[in-house]
Amino acid sequence: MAESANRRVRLRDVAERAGVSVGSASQAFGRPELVSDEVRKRVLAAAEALGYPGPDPAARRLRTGRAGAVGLIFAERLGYQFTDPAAPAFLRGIARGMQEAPTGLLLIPDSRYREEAASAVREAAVDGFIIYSVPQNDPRVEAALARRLPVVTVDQPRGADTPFVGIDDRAAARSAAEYLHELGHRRVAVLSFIKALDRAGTLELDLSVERLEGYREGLADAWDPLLVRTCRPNAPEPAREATLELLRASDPPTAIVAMSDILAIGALEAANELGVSVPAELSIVGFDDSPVATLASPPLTTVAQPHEEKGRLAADWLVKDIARGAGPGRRRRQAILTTELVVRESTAPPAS
Amino acid sequence: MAESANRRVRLRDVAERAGVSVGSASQAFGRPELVSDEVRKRVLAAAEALGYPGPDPAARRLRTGRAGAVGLIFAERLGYQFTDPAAPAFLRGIARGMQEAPTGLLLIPDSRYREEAASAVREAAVDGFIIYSVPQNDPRVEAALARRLPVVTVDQPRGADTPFVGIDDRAAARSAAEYLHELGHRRVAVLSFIKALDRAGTLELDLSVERLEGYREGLADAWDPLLVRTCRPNAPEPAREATLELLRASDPPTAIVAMSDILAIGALEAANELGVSVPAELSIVGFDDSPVATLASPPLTTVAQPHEEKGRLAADWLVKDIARGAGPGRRRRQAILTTELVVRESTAPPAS
DNA sequence: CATAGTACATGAATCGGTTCATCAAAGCGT
DNA sequence: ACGCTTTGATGAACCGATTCATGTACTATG
Repeated sequence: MAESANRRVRLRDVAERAGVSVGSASQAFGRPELVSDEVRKRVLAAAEALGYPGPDPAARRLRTGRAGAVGLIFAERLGYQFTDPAAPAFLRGIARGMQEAPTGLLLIPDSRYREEAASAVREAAVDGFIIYSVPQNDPRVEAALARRLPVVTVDQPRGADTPFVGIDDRAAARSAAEYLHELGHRRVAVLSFIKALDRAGTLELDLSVERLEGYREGLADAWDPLLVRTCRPNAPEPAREATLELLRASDPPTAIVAMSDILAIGALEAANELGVSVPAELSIVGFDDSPVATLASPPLTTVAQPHEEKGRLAADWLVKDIARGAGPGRRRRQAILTTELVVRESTAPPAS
Repeated sequence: MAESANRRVRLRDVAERAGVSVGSASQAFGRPELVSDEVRKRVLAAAEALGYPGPDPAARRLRTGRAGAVGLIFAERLGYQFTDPAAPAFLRGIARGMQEAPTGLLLIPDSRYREEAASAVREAAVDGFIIYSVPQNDPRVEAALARRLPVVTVDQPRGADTPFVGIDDRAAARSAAEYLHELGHRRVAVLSFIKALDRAGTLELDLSVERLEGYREGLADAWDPLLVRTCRPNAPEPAREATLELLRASDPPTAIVAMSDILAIGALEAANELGVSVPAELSIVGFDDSPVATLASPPLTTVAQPHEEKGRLAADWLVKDIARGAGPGRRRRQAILTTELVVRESTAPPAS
């Protein structure tokens, strides 16, 4: 097999060797039922002998106009994205949503430089995009839209004129805050992705703004902007530091709401470090209900959201739009999935 | 902008409208420095007016011969893959390894049917493959090799004639077993991915076989094939069930070694359920040192392996091979990364 | 035997760019 | 004015397949 080919083997070479036209050779691979057994056998043999790797995907794509893949545009730099415990569930959902269609998933490369990242979107060989939780002014969004391919947006940005899958972040956050309020907490700190009221104007509809707003509503009279701390990136460490500082203050909070379980874990670490017992002396509520929430000790009270379902639905819609013959999303579809406050053991009424 | 184009806009249309040749139009996009400001401006304006989405990636790829992406072939069906807490670290590593090269990562679609899965590999528009922990007889491996593109294999299959990144699974497993043995444990159960000595012949060099063999060596006189349990898939539940059964037996083990932290977590659940205290009455050792290991209570003693580094190195090698101008891996490179037994709080000497 | 029908092979057109050898025009020094 | 170098535009060749209208040979039918 494979007599050393120092030049690349093309379908034409195979056809020649098999003594048939390239047309027939192509059929032999692509639609075996259209050629005689005889020809097919000869072509396959010739391919084998020449070490032909099979029809070049790039050429096939050009001709057929189908890339056979969808692009995924992530919130953060790829490297960080995979520190988020919610990401796997989302990806799993996408994989399930694409079960039937034999479609690849292209993780679009990112870059420190925003314009470079946008180029990656422009140059991606895909049939459509899933935009996952991307800040609204990210140039990649515009780049994706400009491709005039089907697009589905998840979580963010809400503004984009595409089918949308997400949750009611404000209501979800509110439910967490209300719960603490009902338990009797009046000094509640917030671990946030963003600064309180950070240019609220420009960030309207931003997921973080919505959650913050939800916390404010839920906490009502107990809301105190001075107890809001910004934690970036979304990792335990910044949350740990913020919490240490909060707990060491003269009038420490009796409860903490965090915008992610990861932040909540960081808060938990800080509490352990200072010997503050949870939930007796400090209640903590997370967000996401990622797998770590159950594993933490104590298990975290948190706002559950259907990560996997988000992925599944987004993929499903996208695949269908692609099959239906492209064009950016037609009629405006939108799915707001339900969230639920899951009460575990990290919350209790404040020490009287 | 974008006067309704009911036909797809090609570069030719843009060139025409701008009053330049397609050659110049192409340059205007691809190498702006080769055309005058004047022309570039006209072309860009024409593109804008026509709603031109930019050069078609598929066409560009065909001509340039670069796909701008590498394919990732996963151990398991995509949907399951993302239940493995080690996967994110590995992906993170890949992302870091590809930092410099603006390269996408294509998750190759899988399928219930092995041949269909192999086709996906054949048709993937990529410049190379990373094969991640794939069983040795999987047809996708052969399909990838047949593409004659650069390939790097991680963990498995060891047999493939490509650059390889992995660990010494046998030694790593041995260290875990030896540790338990030294603590004095003599009845040690094993939670395995495969059946003991399952067709050892055909599965030589298999990761699971290696680990099992390592456990056997480390346990020495304490090795008991009857205490080996198969847990599939790699999830807490099967491990929980196996452990329940083990602990309820008349002569329960005093320790358990598991081939993954996930299985160890399942064992932990079972112990909790039966009120068996860990580590006082039962020691548990995991494998991977995934993030859940620290989170578990008690934190797991486990064999740490550098997931992220594996990804980083594999991506780095692959990117370089691609840059160097393809051809499957030349000289045989191999990196065996180091593992380390991390002792935490899930292990102790057996109750006397 | 004529006619229609079937089965299959052919090869040119096409997908949408990129590249490069040529050539024209402009700038420059003397 | 002349030769020489730069700068930039041109258009044809090419990347490697797929597809489809056309043609041929052979079979079935009446």
